[in-house]
Parts: sequence; structure tokens; C-alpha cells
Amino acid sequence: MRAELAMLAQDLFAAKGYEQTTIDDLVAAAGISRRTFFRYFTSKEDLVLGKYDAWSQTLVEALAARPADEPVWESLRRAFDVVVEYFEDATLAERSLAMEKVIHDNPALSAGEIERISRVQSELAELVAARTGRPAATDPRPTVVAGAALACVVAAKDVWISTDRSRPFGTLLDEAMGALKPV
Amino acid sequence: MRAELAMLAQDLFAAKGYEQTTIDDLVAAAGISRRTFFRYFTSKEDLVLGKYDAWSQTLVEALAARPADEPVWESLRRAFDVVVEYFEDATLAERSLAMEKVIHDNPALSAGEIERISRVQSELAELVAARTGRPAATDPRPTVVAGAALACVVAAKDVWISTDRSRPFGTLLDEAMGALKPV
DNA sequence: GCATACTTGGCACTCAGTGCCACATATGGC
DNA sequence: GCCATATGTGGCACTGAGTGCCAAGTATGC
Repeated sequence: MRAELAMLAQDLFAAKGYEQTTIDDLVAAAGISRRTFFRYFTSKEDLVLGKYDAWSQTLVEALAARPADEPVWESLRRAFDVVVEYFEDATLAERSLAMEKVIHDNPALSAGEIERISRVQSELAELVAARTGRPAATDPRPTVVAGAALACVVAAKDVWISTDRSRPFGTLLDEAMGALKPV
Repeated sequence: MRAELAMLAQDLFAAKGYEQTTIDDLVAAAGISRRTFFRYFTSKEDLVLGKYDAWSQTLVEALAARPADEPVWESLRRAFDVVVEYFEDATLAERSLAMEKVIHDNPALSAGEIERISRVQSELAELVAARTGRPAATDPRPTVVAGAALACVVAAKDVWISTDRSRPFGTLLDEAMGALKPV
């Protein structure tokens, strides 16, 4: 149900634009009431960014599953493989690409996306902190490592989206993460 | 006028909370009409985050003013001195600290703050790109360097705010930026 | 004194989101 | 079959942010 509503909404957003599509438009197209819609989604933004919550959990689990003696930067890169697979999946590619474009040219959505990423950052930072024995509450370094790694993902994604996808996302991410080294 | 309204609003936010303070409350306290308020500020969020726009311009100018042959990471650190000074200024400290707390425990404001920071990131990335001769449109690395540097600022700020300010902000930023090295 | 531009206020409107209540539809026990 | 309860759904009225439009007021220049 949630998934069907989200897909319908995303089609409308891609066709008419995010701002131009009201909840009333959506519920009319879906044949449900406004009130019911807000039981499935807490906000309009949730229609676009809801998937991030599940996605972030996967990411945290992937990092936690890496061997503890592996260099942190390498572990992060390997954890991001789940993201790489997601974006390079051909069946989801068109839809998620269209959504990334919708997000990209709407400030409120961009803000929401980054905000969710920064929540992932906190969780990753905790894992990095545990590995390095540096408490994230008083030492900025675990947070910095997690933040830098996610900055690599975002930068690689932006290039990948705004170019013609000739260079695979994984390669761009390797290049991005190769530009930094934690000391 | 803008400044006076912002100060009044920030006092109300600090006292009653951001969500709990309506525009009606504010305009009643200020003795102006709702309509007039929206001519000075485009949104309620603008009351809290408006200063970031001026702030970001200063930051970009500071980076542009660094010598071109200086290592980029060092230039970024020096550019951030304007931020360090701002936060360590005693007269602004109480007010800006209170606002950072307001931002911190409101998701919408956090999102807005990060969104504005990410706009600064784009501008810094352009300067980094110009220095290194790597076009930011097709090469993720300039964006990564700018993003990582700003992640250091944010991480240092968060630690600085949530601890007792015993370690100066500049020192925390040095530690944060020392945890990464661009290759 | 008069014309011009700019500022302010009032009003009605759209749209997102919430609380409350009423109704429907299952599901389970007897 | 009947009743009780839980759960999903819709309707309705409300708040609060933000906008468009028009009617004032107020400054400035001639």
C-alpha cells in the first residue's frame, strides 16, 4: 500500500512537478481520502524520501558486518557497495533517477535528503568511534570520517546523475574516496 | 529592521520553543502586521538561518583570498578562521549558542542549516576545482574536499556546543581537520 | 500644494498537517 | 448465528505558514 502510493505519487511528481502536485491531486488519483493518506505517510516529503530510512539501516548493518581489523576507510567503501548496487540496478534506475532529479531541483527536498543523510552520518560515526576507541561525543574525528565518507557518496552520485552515466557509479565512488585518506 | 526582528524572534524561540512560537505571536510582540513580516523574511526559518547567507559569502571570499600555491587543505582551514572568530566572539556567543541549540533539536531547522551549508559546499568546491584544475562537473574530488572540510567544521561545532566549551573551537577544528588528508 | 514611489496593513485564499468522532469491516470466542 | 473488540477508513473542522491583491498611509522631489 505504502509502496503503491509512493510509486503513484512519484509518477505525478515526475510529470507535474513536486510543488505543483497537491495531496488532493494525489488522493483523488489514488481513490483514498486525504485523512487516510496521512496515516500512511507523515508528510508529503515522506513520499519521496521515505525509502532513505530503510536504506540507512541497511548501510549501518553493512558497516557493522565488516571485520573489525579492516581499515575504516576500506570498510566504509565496502559498506557503500549496497548503495552502488541500488543505483546501478537497471529496473530501479529510471524511477530513482527521476526522483533524484525531483529532489535536486527542490530546495525543501534537498534539505530533507541531506538531513536524513546526516542522521546516517551520526550512526556511522558511532560505529567508527567504537572501532577507533574515540568517543564521538568529545572527539570530532569519528564524525569527520563518517561525514567525509558520505560526502564522497553524495559527490559521486551528483556527478553520476548530472553526467551521462558513462562512468559507473562504483568507479566514481572509488575516485571520490581515493581523494581523501584518514590519518 | 531585519536585525531587530530576528533578535526579537530569537528571544521568543529561546523562551517558548521554535514550533510553539507562531508568526502571530511574533508580529504581536513586534507591533507589525503579518503581511509586513513576510516582506522582511521569506519564511519563519529565515529568522533563524538568514545569517548563514551573509556568513557563507564571507567564507567564500576568505578562501578566494588565500594564495594559490598554498595547499588546499591549509587554505580551507585558514578560511574557516572567520567562522572560528564568529563563534568565539563573546558578545555573540550566548545568542548564537542558544540558536544552535534551537536548530539542533528541530529537524526542519537542522535540515535547513545543512542545506545552506551544502550550498556553501558547492561554491567552495568551485574554488577548489579552479585551483586543482579538476572540473567539479565531471570530477567528484573537488566536491569531496569541500564537503570533507565542511564536515570538519560541523563536527567540531557539534562537539564544541555539546561539551562545556573548555576546549576552544579552533583547537577542535584543528583536530577535526587533522584527521583527514587530501591526496 | 501636488505627483510620484515606497511602505504598510487588511483580507481572502491555498495548502500541509492534526485531532476528533463516526462508520465500516474483519476477526475471534461463545 | 451473535456479540465484542480491534483495526482501517472517511468526514469535518481547525491551526499555521505563506501568497496575491488592493487600499491606504508616508516620504521624497518638483
